[in-house]
Amino acid sequence: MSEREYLGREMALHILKEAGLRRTEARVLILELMGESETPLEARQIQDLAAAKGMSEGLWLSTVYRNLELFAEKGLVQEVKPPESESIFYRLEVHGHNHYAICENCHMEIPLDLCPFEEIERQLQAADFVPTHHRLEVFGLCSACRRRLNR
Amino acid sequence: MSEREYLGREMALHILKEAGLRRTEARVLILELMGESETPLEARQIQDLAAAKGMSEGLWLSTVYRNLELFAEKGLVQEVKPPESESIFYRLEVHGHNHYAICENCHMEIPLDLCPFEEIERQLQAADFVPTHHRLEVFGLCSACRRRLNR
DNA sequence: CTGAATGCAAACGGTTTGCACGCCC
DNA sequence: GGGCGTGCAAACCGTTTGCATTCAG
Repeated sequence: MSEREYLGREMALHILKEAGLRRTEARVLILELMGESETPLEARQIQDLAAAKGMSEGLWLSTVYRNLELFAEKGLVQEVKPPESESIFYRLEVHGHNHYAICENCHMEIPLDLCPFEEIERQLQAADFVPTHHRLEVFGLCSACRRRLNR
Repeated sequence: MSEREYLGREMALHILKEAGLRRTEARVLILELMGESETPLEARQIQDLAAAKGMSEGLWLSTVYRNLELFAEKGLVQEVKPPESESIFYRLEVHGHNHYAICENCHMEIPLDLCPFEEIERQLQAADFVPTHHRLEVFGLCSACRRRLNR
């Protein structure tokens, strides 16, 4: 169980202000929902959660996608593309930590301490390769899901 | 420039036999084309290459997808999902090396020597997490593309 | 007030699926 | 000969785009 920092409305507003983005209802809500989630979320899940949470009129998928894209550009959010799913999941980028083990069933994440990136950077310098993103992802089953699925 | 082992027709036939798969024209061709490629390929590229190479009637996309999926199941091929592209790329799994820097422009790959996985496995054991896949991918621009694109 | 964000619908594009014919073993 | 693989077309589904309206600053 990792400590998860819930991110309330005022924090969401703050983040948006920091990023120089307009503070609309949709954006605040998306950030709040992501902040409350234990796992990365797909656009569709965000829409469902929004409906459940009381955004009376709901949240349009196109709005969710447009904002996730925007957030990703600003570095507020990261994409995850699990091998077994077509769709793209998004996680809040809270502390610049890109290294996780991700449960294929429930998508829970275990952060990994190790960052081998300095070493790799040295190797790439030799090849004159300029890195923009990197990711280290381990997929598998967490202990709860293994029990649940009997494997 | 890494040594790339071309994989000829007879080798492709051998691989299929090993995997217990029927040796059809389509499968042999797909493996050959992947073996000749410097980069991971999308289904569409495989189709185009097949047409260019003389598969007179061409190769249907559905056939390519069905076989890539099959190859992936058998562990002959791995998926790559680059952050900037919708589509799935596939690389031949030749020597069990999952760690690359991948050029976002030309998709050339630089294999990375470092495999931090033993260390990670230790961390995950403590969390009772059973890994099935892992990947370490660095995206960026190779030196040729940087020159070509003037960046 | 003005441009940016959203609601909504329609398009898009990569991938999947269903079915009949043809080929591998 | 029997069943798996392929050609082909049509569906699928996550995501993107266009446009009119609404809202934040």
